[in-house]
Amino acid sequence: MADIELALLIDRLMRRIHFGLQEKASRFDRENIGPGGGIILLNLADMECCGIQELTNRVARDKSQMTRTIRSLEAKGLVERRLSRDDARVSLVSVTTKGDRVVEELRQALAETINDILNPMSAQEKQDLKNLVKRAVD
Amino acid sequence: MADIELALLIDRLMRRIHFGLQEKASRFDRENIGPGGGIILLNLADMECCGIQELTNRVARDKSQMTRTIRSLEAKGLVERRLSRDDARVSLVSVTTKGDRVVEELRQALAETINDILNPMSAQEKQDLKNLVKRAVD
DNA sequence: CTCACATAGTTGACTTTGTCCACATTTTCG
DNA sequence: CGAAAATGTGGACAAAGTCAACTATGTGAG
Repeated sequence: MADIELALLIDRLMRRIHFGLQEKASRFDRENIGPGGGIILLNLADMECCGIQELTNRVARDKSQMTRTIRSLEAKGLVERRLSRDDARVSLVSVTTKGDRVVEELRQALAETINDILNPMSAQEKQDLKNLVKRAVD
Repeated sequence: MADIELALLIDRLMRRIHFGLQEKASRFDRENIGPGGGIILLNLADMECCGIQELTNRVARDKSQMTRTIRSLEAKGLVERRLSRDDARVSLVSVTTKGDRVVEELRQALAETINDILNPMSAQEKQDLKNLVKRAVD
């Protein structure tokens, strides 16, 4: 029987990151994309360009949610979509240059937040943590 | 500048746990407390008995949210509250015996979920991960 | 003691997310 | 070809988060 505690800890850590970002939101979220839009945009920036389904799997959210979030980001000019040639069902989404600027600000704010929270940890510990979490979601 | 990636990974991991639990929900959530009630109940079980504020800090949620969640759990007979003697402002919340049974089922379901997700990791890695996350939220 | 101030908890109104289900449109593959 | 599966959209509703006001109680300086 495995470890319940880890789940509770992860939840707490996630919420703490969330709160940390909220406090900084007024400083960086000028496009008003909110936490929901932010996480999508950051993931999208990492993936360069991908279909909505692929993105949905990655961030583990509902696909109808994703449709709406993407549309909202598109309306703000932060992402753009074009139809795939290989498969007429998928629309490929990518971050625009305007979106890139927002991504940079998001990264900045998130980095500060993470830094604050992980402050007491050594660089090695942070690295280990990241590697283990990465392995957990591989 | 610290590591953005960790935040995205944690988010993914959290969501994956969430989805894993959702799938099992019909099997264990007979009281219909949902994920929100579940996380509170589990944390409360760990803390034995505590004021709402203390619980709120621990799970890093809004206190108004907490009021409502506690009330809903109380209505289902899973938790009970009594006024503190030391401080007439705080109401101490604790899990009832009926609540304990639900906690056990929750633990079971969560354990399975975590197990599934962390399946490819060794026992040592799991332990390390837990310790590091614990240290991050300490 | 008392008066300003902080803390615990509650409530209301509102926004954002999540969930579920049905649907149109491709694609895949036997 | 035709059944089944996959991509994305839309609607309706439920759950969760946010924010500000408010009551009641504790605290501490003067």
